[in-house]
Amino acid sequence: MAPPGPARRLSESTVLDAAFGVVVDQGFAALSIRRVAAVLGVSPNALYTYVADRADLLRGMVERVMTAIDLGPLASTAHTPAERLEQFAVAMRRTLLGHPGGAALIMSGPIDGPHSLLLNEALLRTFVEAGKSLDDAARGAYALQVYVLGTVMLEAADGGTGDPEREETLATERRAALEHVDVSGVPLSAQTADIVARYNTTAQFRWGIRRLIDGMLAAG
Amino acid sequence: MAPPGPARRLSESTVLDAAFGVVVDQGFAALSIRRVAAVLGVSPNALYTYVADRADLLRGMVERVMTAIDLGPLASTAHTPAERLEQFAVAMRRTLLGHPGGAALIMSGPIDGPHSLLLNEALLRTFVEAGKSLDDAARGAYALQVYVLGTVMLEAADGGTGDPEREETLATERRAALEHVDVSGVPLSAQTADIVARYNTTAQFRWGIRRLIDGMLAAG
DNA sequence: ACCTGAACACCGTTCAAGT
DNA sequence: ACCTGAACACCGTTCAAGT
Repeated sequence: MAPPGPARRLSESTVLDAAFGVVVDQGFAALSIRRVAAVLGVSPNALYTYVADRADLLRGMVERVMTAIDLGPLASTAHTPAERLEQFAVAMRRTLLGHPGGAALIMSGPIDGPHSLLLNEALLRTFVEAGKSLDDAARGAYALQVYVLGTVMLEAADGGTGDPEREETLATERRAALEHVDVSGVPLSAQTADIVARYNTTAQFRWGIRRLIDGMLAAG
Repeated sequence: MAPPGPARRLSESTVLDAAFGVVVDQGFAALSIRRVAAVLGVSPNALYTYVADRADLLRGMVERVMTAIDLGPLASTAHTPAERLEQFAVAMRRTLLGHPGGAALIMSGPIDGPHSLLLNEALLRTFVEAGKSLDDAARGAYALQVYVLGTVMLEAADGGTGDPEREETLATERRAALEHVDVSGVPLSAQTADIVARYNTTAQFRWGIRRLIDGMLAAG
């Protein structure tokens, strides 16, 4: 049995745990070096042994969020490549919206950690299995991520969390709010309020990602 | 001739001017109520006569950025609806990336100002002219914005400014950086470095938006 | 190596007071 | 109505010092 030793209280992992704890309890806006330190019962500057600075802390958090994305849907052999891409995209959106601070984190800086590379590889494989060239696969993998991340950004700004029940609540709220918008001069917008109210729903996401996927997989 | 009167030094407009001045000179990260006040030669709390709080200042700035987006491409009768949508999307991306703080601003909160409504209406018109139902037009208008804004977010995080020359510089840098990435275990990614290096270019953007548009306009 | 105390140069916002 | 002075409760980061 290894000697107990002086249990190192802190590590990059415990710092990240504490950081996500702050986000869960107080929201992403409240995330600060000082608050994380407080949670750990340590002085603020103590964290600088484990993270270079605030940006480095965020990078670590982004990588954790990316790791939470399940690549399983892309490997499922029971479905067509198009179905797999759609299922994966839906799951990725849900994971990012549901993860504490997920949306804010992906917006906080570049996404180029190790798990992003695995995600990209799995997407490439799926596009290639769909019969696309390697170049088109690479372009397609990026385009799909652009659509998912754009959606997550816009939905998060609207208060979405990926939870279907909350989605319905927000849609109802938005429908009511649209009643008070001045639509003189925008006749078409006036007639589409029911659709607009449901922009930030899984159904709208599926509609768009499916058309993007269809456009990318079309023979050519 | 109206009497000169005591020229009111401040207004919401001058505050916004000063705010964009700060962003131009010192970057979006340096934007603060106190710095804007300093530029105006006034004490920090003086701004609260013209903006409710920091979030309100950002809202005003977002609306200015949206106003900078040219809806002209959507009205051009010389092109097909698909071409008009593509041209508009390219121009919108360029404007947002080129505008001081544009990307950071669209990420800072919901986009629902008056000019967003006009933009939406012009998009709806174009989709309808392409023969789509009003419902599909509404879904399509949102999907297109999702793709543009997602692109802007990712490109801005990578340092893009919409300038084609800078685009090339960044692509070259990224190509070099990819040499040092460990690609063991990701064989497909290893073979697509040339495409990946050019993810944040107008060419890649056109590739993706065209396929999204084609998927949306396809008969069905 | 890891942590603390103290400090520096910042924030957004509020309140009371002046004109 | 519009602006100031002063204050409050925060930030990230650095430096010197202790163990």
